[in-house]
Amino acid sequence: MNVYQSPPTAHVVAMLLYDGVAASDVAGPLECFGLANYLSGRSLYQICTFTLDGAPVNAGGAWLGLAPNCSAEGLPANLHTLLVPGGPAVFKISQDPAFTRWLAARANTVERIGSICNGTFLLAAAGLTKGRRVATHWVYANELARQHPETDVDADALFVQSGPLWSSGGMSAGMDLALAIIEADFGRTLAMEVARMMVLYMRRAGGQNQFSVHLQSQFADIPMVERIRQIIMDDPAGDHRIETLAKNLAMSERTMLRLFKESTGQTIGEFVIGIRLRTACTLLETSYREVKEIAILSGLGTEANMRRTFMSRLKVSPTEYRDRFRLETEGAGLEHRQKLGYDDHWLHRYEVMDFRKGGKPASA
DNA sequence: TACTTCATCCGCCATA
DNA sequence: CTTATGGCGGATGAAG
Repeated sequence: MNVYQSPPTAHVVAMLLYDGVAASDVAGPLECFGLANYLSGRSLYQICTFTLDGAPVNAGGAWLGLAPNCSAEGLPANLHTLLVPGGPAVFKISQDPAFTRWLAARANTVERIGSICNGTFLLAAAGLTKGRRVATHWVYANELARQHPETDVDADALFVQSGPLWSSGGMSAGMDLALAIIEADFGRTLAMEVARMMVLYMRRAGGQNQFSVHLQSQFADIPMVERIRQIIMDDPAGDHRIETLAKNLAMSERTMLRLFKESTGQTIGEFVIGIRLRTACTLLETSYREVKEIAILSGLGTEANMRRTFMSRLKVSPTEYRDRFRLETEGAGLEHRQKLGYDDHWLHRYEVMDFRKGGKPASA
């Protein structure tokens, strides 16, 4: 099969697939490269996916099959960038000597190697991260540092470049990594165009609204509406009354309101509450802080107000929300998961997503 | 729960 | 004349 029909100037980018890979780690970054081609109208990147033996695999919990373009032997000699995604199966695969040996050898023959999320564990297992600074999903940062003391783990970074080695944080940070690579290869303008397309897409999907610092700075000088969004997302608990917002942006309230509504279909007030609500949800899920404290931190102000907002928007009280989350993640399913050999954190993540999507409606 | 107070936001219209 | 701006006032609904 001939996957590589672009001009010889194009960078060949290959994404490794394996059974139990995280689908978004694979698709997100590749979409970025694909958009770079599309938006530039040129074949800047030749994109391909491969498995070691060329056979199809299942992603994540086996609800999505992935068919690679080729096997490891089928990869072109001029492979430029090798990408290694994460997934629930990472910890199993990193024990496989055949795999790590292959990875260590192949890494020597490429210009650039990148990892997404806990895919960094695979690079580490192949001995590629020794003496280098790397990023990984924040959940795994400590574990990575423990297993590989000679690797410098940055728990906060969205992505880190250390020579030819690029690594990125959790899932969506893989797209930030791809954007950074595009920027390094073909300039900031193109990377920004790709980012804008991706942002639109992510917003529509209603996914998490966490934008990287990287992106924020790039958008800062584009449209007024983006700036308003970022001011609010930077500090959900800040003073974002119309009056102060308008004053800070040096424009009239009326125009600011109208502009925002016209281009987003949402009023500024709605947007502020939406961000605060999401902030509160995240804090409930990821911390043991008291509801009262979370109310303050999220910008919802008081416990009563937070409760009111939760009831009207989510049909669940803050404590109920937290209880359900804990139940789903610490409940009886644990033994079952361990039997399957999956890492807890991964199922934890999947269940968070299931919960948000499915969320049985509350009874009053 | 009922009540007061206040921010939001949109239609309307004058203005640039 | 068209278009974008922005001030005003009141309906609405949220906060306390």
